[in-house]
Amino acid sequence: MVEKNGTTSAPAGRRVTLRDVARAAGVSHQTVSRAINSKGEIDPETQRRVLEVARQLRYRPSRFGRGLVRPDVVTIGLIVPDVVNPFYPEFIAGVIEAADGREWQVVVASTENDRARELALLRSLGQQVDALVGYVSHTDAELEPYVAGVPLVIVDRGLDSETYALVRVDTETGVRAGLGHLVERGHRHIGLIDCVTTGHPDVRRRTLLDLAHTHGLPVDEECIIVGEQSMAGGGRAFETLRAARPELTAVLAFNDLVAIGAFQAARRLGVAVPTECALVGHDGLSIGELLDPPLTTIHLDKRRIGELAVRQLDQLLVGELPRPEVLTPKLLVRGTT
Amino acid sequence: MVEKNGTTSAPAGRRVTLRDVARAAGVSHQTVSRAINSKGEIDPETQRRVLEVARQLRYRPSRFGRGLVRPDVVTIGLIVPDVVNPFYPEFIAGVIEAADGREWQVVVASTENDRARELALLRSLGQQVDALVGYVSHTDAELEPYVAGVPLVIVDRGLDSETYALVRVDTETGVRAGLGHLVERGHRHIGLIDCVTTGHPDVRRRTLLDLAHTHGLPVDEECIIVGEQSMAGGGRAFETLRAARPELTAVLAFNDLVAIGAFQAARRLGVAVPTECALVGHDGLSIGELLDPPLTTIHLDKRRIGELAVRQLDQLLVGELPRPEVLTPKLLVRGTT
DNA sequence: TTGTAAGCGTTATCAG
DNA sequence: CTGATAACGCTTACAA
Repeated sequence: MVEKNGTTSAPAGRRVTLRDVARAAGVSHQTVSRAINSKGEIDPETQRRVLEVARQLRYRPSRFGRGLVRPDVVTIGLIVPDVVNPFYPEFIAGVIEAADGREWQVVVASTENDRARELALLRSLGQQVDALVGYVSHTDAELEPYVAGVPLVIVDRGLDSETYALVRVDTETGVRAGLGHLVERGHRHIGLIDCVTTGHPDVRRRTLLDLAHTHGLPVDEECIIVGEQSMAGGGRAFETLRAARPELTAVLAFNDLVAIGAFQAARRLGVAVPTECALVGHDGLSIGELLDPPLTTIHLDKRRIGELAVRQLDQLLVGELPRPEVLTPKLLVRGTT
Repeated sequence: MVEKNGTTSAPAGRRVTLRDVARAAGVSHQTVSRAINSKGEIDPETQRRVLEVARQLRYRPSRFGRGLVRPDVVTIGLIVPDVVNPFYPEFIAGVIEAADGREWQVVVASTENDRARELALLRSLGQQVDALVGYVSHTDAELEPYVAGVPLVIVDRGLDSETYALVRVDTETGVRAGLGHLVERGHRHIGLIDCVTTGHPDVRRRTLLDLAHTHGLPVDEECIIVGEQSMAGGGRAFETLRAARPELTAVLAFNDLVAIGAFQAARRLGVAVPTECALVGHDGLSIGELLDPPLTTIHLDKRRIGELAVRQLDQLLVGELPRPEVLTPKLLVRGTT
């Protein structure tokens, strides 16, 4: 009963194919296909036997062979700067959920905040998927040679695009709401911890300066400090800012991570939040609720961004360039103002 | 110069193939292949022309066609219960990083803590990838029909396996360290907020009871409460526990999320942490640092779990069932004890 | 019910 | 440098 070693059972290094199974089972490869896919039209006994042989041979259908014949499974590549930064998991979840509803698959890749890696991923992933979605920092011109013809949805890049689909975030409106709220509460000496970003105009800075101008607030360049985009960076920036401008009664942070760093620095410095200094973050991360008092923040629906990005793909995949989707953050007043 | 519509330029619904480009460019499909892949062996001028035609026709190589001929790109499917739960992003990052080092791709999918979905994903994803890695709650027997022959690494399931590769977590040792620490600090009335888990023995409960027995601590069943595995659940459980057993001076929580909920409940109840009641979490989430005082916890290197899972695949993919990898958590004393 | 033939889109081989 | 021709592993007709 045992075949001569290597003849019909174990093909050398090659993977086991339908034909290998067919040979071993003494049927045509077509019959094996029927058995594997339970296509009816097959004798139950034959099917049982074939399946048994397939199992013994550890046969696994090739996704490539299948995909060639019936290319149904859409796969999208998702590129984020960092999987661990609490901003992105929610976004990723939104994408995965929306994709799942369409029975699409999502390949996730991280640039680790490395712009060169971003381009490399765009190219390599682009070859393996039907479309790309990503937080991308480069300009259209820079992207072109790497993205080539791959459908791409760019998320929250501060620039418009003629070539790629976009999900935009109306940061200015959000920031305006946050600052307006501070002004309403009577704050005049307002500071900003900003961060450098690629492919983004200085929305927070511009909005603050503009608002200061409108309301005649005593805000000058020294009230704005540029720090590293992290909790530690936020802490350092807050200390510096506080030393330079002790009269500030409120600070807007680039995002919640930075704000949390600032919050902790304030505690270290003995600065009471919000009484001595109010604090407003940006992004609406749920971890902001862990502070005491919880962080007031300009909240962005990150999950929805992911959904919208996938929705953009619906059109992109049939060859149409959709109009940008725009999301507007909402002020979420918690306890630090 | 413009071709008759539909003849050589825009093929009906079909995707544009190498041959379409070849026809339009007046060369053989093989020449197009060379042009696309910059294989040398081609006249620069011809290449330029072909590439131009390809661009116009919006030609994109098929990953299936390619994969068939040179099946190099390994793709692994990663199944997690929840992308947003702060435990998993770190694990995912570990997997992605390790995979990236091997130039593998990672398809991420979420069961949303739904056991039926877990099985469905195992089957559907399994058909599209070379191997699976996942937090999986079912037994081997339950998995068998869904996983079939797909190489699978099961992470932190409390059961052994003869069939699948494992990354185990030595929870007992971790819990023992956490409880031992409490005992050392003189705590005798120790409570536990436990949670129900599938495919897992009650490690925390058993370890606490065992330790209580050894040290003669006054710990009985009423000191152990089973709550929902979430911050809210942790909060409710703490309140109930506190009401039932006000004499408890320390509580071990199922994990950090639960611990944080308990921490906040304590604050609401006016119970001082750690002076009136010490608190130990589990998992070592970085958000535990945001509490004031920061959360003492039994820390698990989640990123490393991801790396180890991928390492298991190295052997699994060449047909060998590797020995389980075991990871031991380490006590991380911060401020709540 | 089963087998045969053709084709999916690509790359590799080998002549020209 | 270029072009036939033959795989790759699978499924869908269609014939037996």
